[in-house]
Amino acid sequence: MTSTLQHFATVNDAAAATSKKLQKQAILADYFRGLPEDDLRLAVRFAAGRAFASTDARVLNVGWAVVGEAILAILSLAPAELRKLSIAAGEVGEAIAKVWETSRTRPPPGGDGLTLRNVAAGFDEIARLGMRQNKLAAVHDLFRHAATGREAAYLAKIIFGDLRTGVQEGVLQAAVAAAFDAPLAKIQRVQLLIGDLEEVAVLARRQDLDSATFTLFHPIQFMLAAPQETPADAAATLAGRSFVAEDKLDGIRAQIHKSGQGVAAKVAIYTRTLDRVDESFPDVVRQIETIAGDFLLDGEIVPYRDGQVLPFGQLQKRLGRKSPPAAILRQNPCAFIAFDILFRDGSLLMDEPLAARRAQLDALCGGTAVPILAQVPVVTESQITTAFTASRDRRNEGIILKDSAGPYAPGRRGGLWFKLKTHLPTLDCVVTAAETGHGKRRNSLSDYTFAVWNDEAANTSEDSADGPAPQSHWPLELVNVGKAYSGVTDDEIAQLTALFTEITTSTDGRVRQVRPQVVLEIAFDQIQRSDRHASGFALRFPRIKRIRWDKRPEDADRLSRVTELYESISNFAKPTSEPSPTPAEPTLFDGM
DNA sequence: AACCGAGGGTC
DNA sequence: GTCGCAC
DNA sequence: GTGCGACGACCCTCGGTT
Repeated sequence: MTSTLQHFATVNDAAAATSKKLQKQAILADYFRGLPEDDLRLAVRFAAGRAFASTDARVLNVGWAVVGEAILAILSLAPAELRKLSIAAGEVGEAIAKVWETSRTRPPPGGDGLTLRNVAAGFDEIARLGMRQNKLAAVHDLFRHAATGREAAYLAKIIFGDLRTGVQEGVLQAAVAAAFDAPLAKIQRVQLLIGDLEEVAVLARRQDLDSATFTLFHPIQFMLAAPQETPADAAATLAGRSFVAEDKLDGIRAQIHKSGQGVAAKVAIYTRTLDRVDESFPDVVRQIETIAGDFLLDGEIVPYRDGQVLPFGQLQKRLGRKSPPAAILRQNPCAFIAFDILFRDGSLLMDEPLAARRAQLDALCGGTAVPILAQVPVVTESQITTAFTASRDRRNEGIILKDSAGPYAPGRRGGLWFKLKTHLPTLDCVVTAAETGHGKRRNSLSDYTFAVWNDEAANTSEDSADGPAPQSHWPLELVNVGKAYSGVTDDEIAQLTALFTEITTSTDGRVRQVRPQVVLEIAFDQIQRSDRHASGFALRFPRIKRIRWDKRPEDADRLSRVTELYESISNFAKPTSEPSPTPAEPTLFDGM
């Protein structure tokens, strides 16, 4: 008996219906337990919202345009109608589910709906075909076989990679463990070794989890750091235990696997989402190939020239490039800075304490083309503060604190590693526009565009002297500097939604212009020059610190203050003005 | 040939 | 990356 | 502590339009 998409949909609907994780797990576990191997693979894969296994590099490469067209060819529905339904439902899948059986122009061929295998075969086809028309035909073919609204909904959800069932990796692992009576820790361990949860599920079903062994070129989840607000908080968290501090580099986290020598050398670079990016970084591949042996390193790829780490912006031109032209490679050189080693010449080192891994790293990379990030021991608040300010003075993002006795805990955030970032002062901004959200925010105005007063245009236009800026006078113009949603509670969103609805001056699609009235205190990490907003600046990681009900719009900040913050020492996003006069920082790297 | 928007990845 | 919410 | 969902700016690629 093969498993149907309808059954899959029913189970996932049940999981979505409860907010309790244990219940979600139990529902999925029951389902998984009843499936044969092939369907089990697909069920785990689709429940994770993936069309393909995580170690499968293929992608569907279809989006709203193609899926929408395919759906409109099946339903007697106007495009505008579909759009409206999607906004109301927060998602295409749920939008079409409601009208699927009543609006379709002809019944599904065969009438029995789809099996999981049909779906997988359809995805193979979509990925294989080039050209929009061909992909459209394959998508259409899949949807027209969907007999029920729930089937169609889940097809769309999987294609868009988002089931919205509140089930992600964590819940799935627990469900697999429960389904086949395996300890959760064992499931997690095996997934770490072999990569794909669907294969782990198959091994668990065969009661054969012990057969899994680590092999290179299967990326491992990254160990993450939990945020700390201040050195004092961090010191309290460490509670006298002995940690080491490293500079937090502003690049991209990278895991590098390497085997073989010379022409047989093989290098793979994985990012935090476990995607391969070797093609974008040929210079890093060459750098790694100079090191002998088989190994797995963890570290950061940074823009790098003459021993100096450059601002993150330099790196962005490299990201996503399939084959960077020579000019880009020359203008934006990159390098890998190592800070951990997880595997070396047949030995898995993840369970060794950091200090031992560090010794292995020194032995492998010391004195080579791969720099090793320096560590300093820290216990007290003042030691942490010293490390932090030293990092900031080197124009780095802050520090990472690591338990030197701790193992490498893949995917974990708490307990062993902490991060402390530099931050700039906050800005008080005036909201100029509000936007409706998506998904669970579909009924709120949850996204706010905000501005500061432009006191600079006034000055330059009517003042020729370059002495201190004269007192600016009203009316000043508001210029947008950014957008933010995060930082406000559900209650505050409800309150703001009501208010912005009242003071809307015009509406364009999901965006409403609003009368300048509400002042938000905005926190952020960095300021960049940008032409996205009228101010000429954009904020990195903007978040709403609080709503300043006590402030009037006139009390908000001026553009000149934004410019000042942009120029300030903590704003390391600013391009380096000079080809730095100081040579390589002596304390940033070890072993060179 | 130049431009634009969607999609997908980095932080 | 950020944050709030639910567990 | 942990997992999840809803969001920011930036930059790339790709396909369709002008």
